[in-house]
Amino acid sequence: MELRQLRYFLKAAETLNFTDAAKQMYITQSTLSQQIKQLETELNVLLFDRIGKKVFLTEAGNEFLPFAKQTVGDADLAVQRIQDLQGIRTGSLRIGITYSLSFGLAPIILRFMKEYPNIKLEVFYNTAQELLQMLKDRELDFVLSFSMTVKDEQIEETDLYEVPLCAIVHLRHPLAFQKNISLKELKQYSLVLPSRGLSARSALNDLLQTNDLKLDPHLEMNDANILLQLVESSLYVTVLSKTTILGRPELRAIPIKEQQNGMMASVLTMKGAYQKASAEAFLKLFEEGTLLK
Amino acid sequence: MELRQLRYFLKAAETLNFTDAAKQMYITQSTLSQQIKQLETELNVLLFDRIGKKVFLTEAGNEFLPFAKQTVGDADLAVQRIQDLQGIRTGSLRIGITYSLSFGLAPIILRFMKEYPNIKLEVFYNTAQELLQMLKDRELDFVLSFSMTVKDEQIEETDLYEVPLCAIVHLRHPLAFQKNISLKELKQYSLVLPSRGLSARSALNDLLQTNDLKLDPHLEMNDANILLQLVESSLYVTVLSKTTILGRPELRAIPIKEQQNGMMASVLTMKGAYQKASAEAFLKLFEEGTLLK
DNA sequence: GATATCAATCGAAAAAACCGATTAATATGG
DNA sequence: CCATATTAATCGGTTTTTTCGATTGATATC
Repeated sequence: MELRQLRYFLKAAETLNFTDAAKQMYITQSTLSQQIKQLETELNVLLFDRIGKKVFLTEAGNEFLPFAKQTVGDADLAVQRIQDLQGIRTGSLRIGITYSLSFGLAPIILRFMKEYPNIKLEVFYNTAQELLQMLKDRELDFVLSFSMTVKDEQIEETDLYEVPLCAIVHLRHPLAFQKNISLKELKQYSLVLPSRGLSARSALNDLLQTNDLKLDPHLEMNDANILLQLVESSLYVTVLSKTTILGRPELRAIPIKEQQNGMMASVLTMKGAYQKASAEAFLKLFEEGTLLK
Repeated sequence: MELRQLRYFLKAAETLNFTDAAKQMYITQSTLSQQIKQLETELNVLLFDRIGKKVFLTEAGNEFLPFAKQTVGDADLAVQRIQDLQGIRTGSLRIGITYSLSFGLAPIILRFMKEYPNIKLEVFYNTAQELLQMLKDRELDFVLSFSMTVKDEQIEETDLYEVPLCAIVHLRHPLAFQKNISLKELKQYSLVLPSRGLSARSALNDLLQTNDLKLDPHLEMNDANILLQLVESSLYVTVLSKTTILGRPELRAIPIKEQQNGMMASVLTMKGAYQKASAEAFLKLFEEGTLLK
């Protein structure tokens, strides 16, 4: 068993198509087939079901997958560690960001790219849930999101700053200039809410649960961006973190009474995992950038 | 970079002698030299200092070492997972045990070997400190020791049962038939104590600290076995867990007054790491075996 | 039923790993 | 201080492994 074979396996498991996987690994389909077969022979188990011309992971393949990911991920980290040690500012950095924290990110990304022109930066926008899964699968170096209400053993949280949860309305909405709003009041308005899985919704749900309340949204949407567009062109009310309306002059954010503390913006990392020098550098820029606001 | 090279590197780092390392890996010294060199070329860094005919790890090599261990360890686990899945009772199991828990272990080991004749079992007796390091270096599957007073983030503890800390004396010693003994009383006797690093000593030190006391042993010894032999043939007093005197009819264990709870015998494992089926099986035997007592 | 797409297989070529012998450097011991 | 033993590096040749390109057979798709 060699790392090469594990890499081929991972790509094949991802695409479920040997021809595509081979192309992406810059080898021929023949080679990929043979290497997978060799791996299967060594493990004495089939990793893929070949039903007709389709391939699926077998149960064994599914079990093997996370271990293979872990192994390859660790190997890549080993290389990264050496590069960090040499002060070589190369490699790649994959970060996940939830929508609420994205405003003001562009200038930081630009500064980072300027200072580290040889580091390939990949930014993933997604729900906190999805990003967390990607983090666990070693597909991300860190996630910028919110402190989780349900703590995860494997995840390390580093708090950044608080972001209050607010009702978001158009500036012509009757609520627009109200100082704050209670959850009960909120119930009287037509609501469009972020779906379960978005961090703002998780925080809202917690708040509702402790206050023994329930809201009936007309719409749930797993994209905060579109949600805001909706509110911009209607009299619907949504609930998101205050920072999401930055750069949208037609919207107003009204703090929610019941919440003592806002959501805690946090850096989420895998506990005990090595943090790349480039990751540290990015976070430093991010903290500096946001502290100025 | 391939697993093969990482394995060669690990062995070379362990022996610090390419010739020996090559022998142990069943390749020639020539091959090992070449593979290490290839790895160094790929990483663009020297992993070993070749000073004369001696080799040492460079700083980079030292940094690389734990990552290489982790990677190879994960790869081995991946294979193990597949074997577990197939119910193949093969592979190897490496466990660490502190002396205090060793009594009564022999029959369990024999039963395990009988039921799993194809699993290569390696048992390491050592201090809790050493075993913990081995566990972190992925050299052990689990450690049978005591719950740590200073908790470690990476280590998972599973409690088994309590073992009281006792003063151990020969049956002709004046203390031999006393119901219990205070730490203050203990101060009046000639003491031979386990060294720092042995779990009994750690527990004792904690007890002394909370009671603001200090003991002056005549001797400190990092082997409980020899310590007991000493006490068996003298009027010295030592402090160890009660279970250590099982099978030694000439010794008596007198509980220490100040302690509310004994030391907690525990299984120590790496947090989040996969536990082999064979490891689970061994622990099951161990728990069954000790519960009967 | 023709066509396109897919994975497996085969033989040959290319690459890589490995070996044995040699060299050069340096400890060791008389 | 010199002879000897030990060590890692290097080199040429061999073996093994990986890879490729072409083909085959199976099966979706139109």
